[in-house]
Amino acid sequence: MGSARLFFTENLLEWNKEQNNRSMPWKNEKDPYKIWLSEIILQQTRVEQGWPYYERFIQYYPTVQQLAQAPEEEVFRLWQGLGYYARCKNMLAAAREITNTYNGKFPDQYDQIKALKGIGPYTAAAIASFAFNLPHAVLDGNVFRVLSRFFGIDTPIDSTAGKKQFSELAQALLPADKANVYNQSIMDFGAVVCKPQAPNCDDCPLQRKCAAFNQNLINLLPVKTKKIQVKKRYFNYIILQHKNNIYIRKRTASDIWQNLHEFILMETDNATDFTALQKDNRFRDLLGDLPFSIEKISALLKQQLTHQTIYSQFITIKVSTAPALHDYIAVSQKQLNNYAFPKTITTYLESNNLQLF
DNA sequence: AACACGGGGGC
DNA sequence: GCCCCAGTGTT
Repeated sequence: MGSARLFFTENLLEWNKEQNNRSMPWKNEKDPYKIWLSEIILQQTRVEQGWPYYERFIQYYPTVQQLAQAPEEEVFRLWQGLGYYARCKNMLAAAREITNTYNGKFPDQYDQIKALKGIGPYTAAAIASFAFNLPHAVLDGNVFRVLSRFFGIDTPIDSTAGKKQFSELAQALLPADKANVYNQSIMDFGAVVCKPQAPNCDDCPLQRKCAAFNQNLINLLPVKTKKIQVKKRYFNYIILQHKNNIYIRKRTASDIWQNLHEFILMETDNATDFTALQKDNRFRDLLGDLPFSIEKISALLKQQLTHQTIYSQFITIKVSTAPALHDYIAVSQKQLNNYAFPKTITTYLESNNLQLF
């Protein structure tokens, strides 16, 4: 076992030195703020998807103080479309914590870093090692996969036992004085060579001692047990217009798209049409006896997410008398650009920009 | 321990 | 369709 471990780390570092051509804006970055920003953006997010967001954030907020001073809605606008919006909320809270508690100087101890909002064990280890070369091994999807395959470990990576086992192994393998380059190496290796599907085993420098390769288990490792349930939801959006204004509100429930904005929502258990919707109490409560005109009814649009399939329909309605809506605010079309919306809504807005009014 | 949280790309 | 992505917070 000891020799396998030595073989693993030595050949991994050798691969990094000789064959790793992966280039990214935050690689070899030493500013903990920029490293942190990249790590938050990249949580459960592909590098290509997060890349332009990283560039934009750095451009808008070159320092943590500047991010901390930014208005929340502006930060959400920059995050719009990236998903997992709690990351954005937590990021801003952490920036303000760093500015207030640490005087704007990013903390340089693992425990302090991990205590910040939105920073868990992975991100804390990444920042600690990349910025400060502290000996904390990263454990992300790449590391789970590489270790599981090379060492032939079939403990489910989404179990408590698996997390503990892989975490201890990752830490034991880490060359304490090379945490920075080693952590970078193992993640790049997982992304470039030991990929989830169709890994490049032919060109793999670890192949000779790889348990999964030698036992033909490449496609069976790592093991995951949990399967996700995808539920269907039906969002009927009323785009209510009065003069030059549209009514929107911020989503506050602990549900998808928390802190993003939306039009007047009437969610139903099944697909419905406007005739049926008009009989809904929520619609009656909305306008009372006010006269209205139907301007446009969209097709049923589908958005596939990890945990749910969302079917949405947009119904544009005009009224000449302002309705009294407590939860919603009236904004002009121009002002819509000041608010962050989920992808379903921005896609609809972009494709109907000229027809909205 | 289980679940929720977005959006997109590869196959 | 299903899996995965530089995971974390809540229940």
